[in-house]
Amino acid sequence: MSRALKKVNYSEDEKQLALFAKALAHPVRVHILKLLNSQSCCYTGDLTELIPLAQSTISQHLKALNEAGLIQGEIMPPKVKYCLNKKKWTVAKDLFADLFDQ
Amino acid sequence: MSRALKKVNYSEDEKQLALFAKALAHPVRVHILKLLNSQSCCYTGDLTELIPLAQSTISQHLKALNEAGLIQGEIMPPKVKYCLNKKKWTVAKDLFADLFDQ
DNA sequence: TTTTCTCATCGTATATTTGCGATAAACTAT
DNA sequence: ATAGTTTATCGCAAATATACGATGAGAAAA
Repeated sequence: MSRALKKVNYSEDEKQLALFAKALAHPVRVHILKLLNSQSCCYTGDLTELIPLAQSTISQHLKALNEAGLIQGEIMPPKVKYCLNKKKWTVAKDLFADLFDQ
Repeated sequence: MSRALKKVNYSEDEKQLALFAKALAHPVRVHILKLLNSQSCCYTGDLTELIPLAQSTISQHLKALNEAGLIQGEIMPPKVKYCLNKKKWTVAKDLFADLFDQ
């Protein structure tokens, strides 16, 4: 209960990095990102064929990646095309690289 | 319940990266790693002075980082000195760099 | 209009994470 | 032995994450 009262102040970078890390904290999301990175873009339908999880589950993972800003969806009725968000991708890359620097 | 039955096979790299990411998925753990990275090593006591969280909570976060292999503790009675695990640190660095390549 | 296709969201069950205080464990020093 | 110091673990409560099937929303095609 004191948990909600505990407001520790971290830097913006630390918070952003933690959010990116959280998005990467499940193998299937890493897998999806690798797929998107290798073949530019993807439809959800393609993913449900490649990954043995329920369509709703994959949609949830895509939502998580989207909310973290790592991917973005483009509506192409009746499908939705997902691509990496190159800008955020670079931000994430730099944050992780900074962390691991020496 | 079918959740436990669903055993999707991811690559070792994907699983390892997800585990590292999970360890980085909380701002306080990112913060701790930055501290350890900047000042070589740290005692838990130092951290409890720098971070406004209960000692038990910090100990739990250290345990998480330790189990992910990112840090290692050296017993120096009555204290424990924590340092980065350089080897694993490099592994993690490379995995993240690979993911974000191009 | 109705059907079909694709994807998102809802509702639910279970597991995991996060925080705390209290207590245990390990070692020193008295 | 006893007391003090430091860190780890336990037990709890609340929040989040993960999976599923069922259902909803939106556009295209019949």
